[in-house]
Amino acid sequence: MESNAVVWFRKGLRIHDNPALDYACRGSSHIFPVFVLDPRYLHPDPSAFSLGSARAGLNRIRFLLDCLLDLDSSLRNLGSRLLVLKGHPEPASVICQILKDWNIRKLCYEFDTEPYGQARDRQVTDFASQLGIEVFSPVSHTLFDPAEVIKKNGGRPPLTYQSFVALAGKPPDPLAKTYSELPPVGNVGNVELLNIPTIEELGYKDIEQEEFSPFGGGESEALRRLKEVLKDKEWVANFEKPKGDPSAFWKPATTVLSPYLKFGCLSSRYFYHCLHSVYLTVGKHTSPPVSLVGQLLWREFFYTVAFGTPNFDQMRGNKICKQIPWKDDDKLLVAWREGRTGYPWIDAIMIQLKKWGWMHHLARHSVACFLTRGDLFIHWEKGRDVFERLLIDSDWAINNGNWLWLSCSAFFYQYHRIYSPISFGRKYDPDGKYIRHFLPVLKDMPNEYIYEPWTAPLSIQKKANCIIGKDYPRPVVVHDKANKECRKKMGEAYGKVGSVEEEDNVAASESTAKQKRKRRT
DNA sequence: AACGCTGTTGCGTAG
DNA sequence: ACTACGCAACAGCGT
Repeated sequence: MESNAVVWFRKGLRIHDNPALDYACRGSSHIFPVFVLDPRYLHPDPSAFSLGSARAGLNRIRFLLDCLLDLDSSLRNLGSRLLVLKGHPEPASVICQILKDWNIRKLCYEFDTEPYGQARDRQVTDFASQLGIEVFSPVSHTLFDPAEVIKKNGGRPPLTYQSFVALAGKPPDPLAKTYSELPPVGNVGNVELLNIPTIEELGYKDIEQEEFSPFGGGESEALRRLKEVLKDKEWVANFEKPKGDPSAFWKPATTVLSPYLKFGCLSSRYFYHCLHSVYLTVGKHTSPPVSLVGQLLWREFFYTVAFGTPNFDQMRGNKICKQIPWKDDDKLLVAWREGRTGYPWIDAIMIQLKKWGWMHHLARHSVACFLTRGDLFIHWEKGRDVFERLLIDSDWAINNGNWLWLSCSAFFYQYHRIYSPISFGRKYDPDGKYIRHFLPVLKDMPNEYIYEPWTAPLSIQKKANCIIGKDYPRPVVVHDKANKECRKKMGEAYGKVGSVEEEDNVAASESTAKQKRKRRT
């Protein structure tokens, strides 16, 4: 008797530790491993501010295509294949169609906590239940089920990392199952199957950019990279996130496993399990929040808060987000986005983002602080949009969580601690190797001036072939002045006195304090 | 209700 | 290279 199952891949682009795949195989005569290409994610959008689609920059599109090629190849090694479908008019309706066309009994896919995924999956589950099709959607993207953690906490997400860790406990083990063969693919009938497209086939032609992300996608690459990381047990055991060097780029100071976790090429449960095995073989190791396991728990923390907080990705209507009157200034925003702020450290990071789709965590902090509370006082949502598009690891919950953090809108509130766009980079890379690589226009600027080229005498600028104001921009703001103004505005937004001499502010802050008290009672 | 403690990753200076 | 301190001072949480 025929029993057909669909494995719907979205994230979770892997064979290992894949409960949806595992369940689909059980008792099924045929399985249909499906991926739906979403044109909005893939096809060129000329109106976007960078090369890419409406949703993603070219680096992430390329990364996704790598993932699909690798997944298809792994499935083929097991006697199956990836069925790539055209996502017209949208992915959910395509899935509904094949459930009927292929006489499906079981639909299996990994649970997705993002609002976009939730809405999409609701459509499909509603349809499937009308047809009496069994839907299996396990939580396997994260270590824990965000809904369960929230329930354990009395219905509200924990708002501090420590309380989250205390609540979370031990994550489940990864599935140990390996396959030698999968059930065969069933008859697809008249449904049109696509090849996994190349970048050129998608319509990206005459690409001028000369440097692309050095990180390739796919489960095989993820597992290779993981193995490489785990080989150096001392490094794993002694890892402390805040101590990493953000200017290291040929040999990054972190694992660069985030893009693989984002697409689910690497199972977070398997990663966690491997880290614990290393910890067992070494005597001493670092601990959360700074350790590698700690990093995985940060991911869980943000997933949980994001899942339990309405309007998590915006300021308005977001209960945990400080309401701050950010400035609207498109000129400054574009200068930041395009790496033209005149601060080489900031601009080099933004160029690395554009070219590589990845930069070190602390580099992200530098530019996020600069855009928001540090210098430009521009809305964190604008910066979030740029990261979301360009990062190969951009992840809805984590990206928004970190922008809330860095802008002192939630989780972190010490707005006097501002990253200097000059000295922060210099303490890691006094010779400016990082800047020279990503901003070659400054490659001959002497070390003395590489972080502040506008202070170089004209003779030096000429000798370095880089005239400030012509070949490289002057600073868009004066940091010493800008960061003082930002602190003042932050103070006002927090309902405190911005400066002592302004009586109005004192009165205003007292009245908001009163209102606060009133609201609480 | 007021207070102390804590918080992944600031800067500049002194020793 | 490393640590300690002043700077000026935040919110959340627990007592």
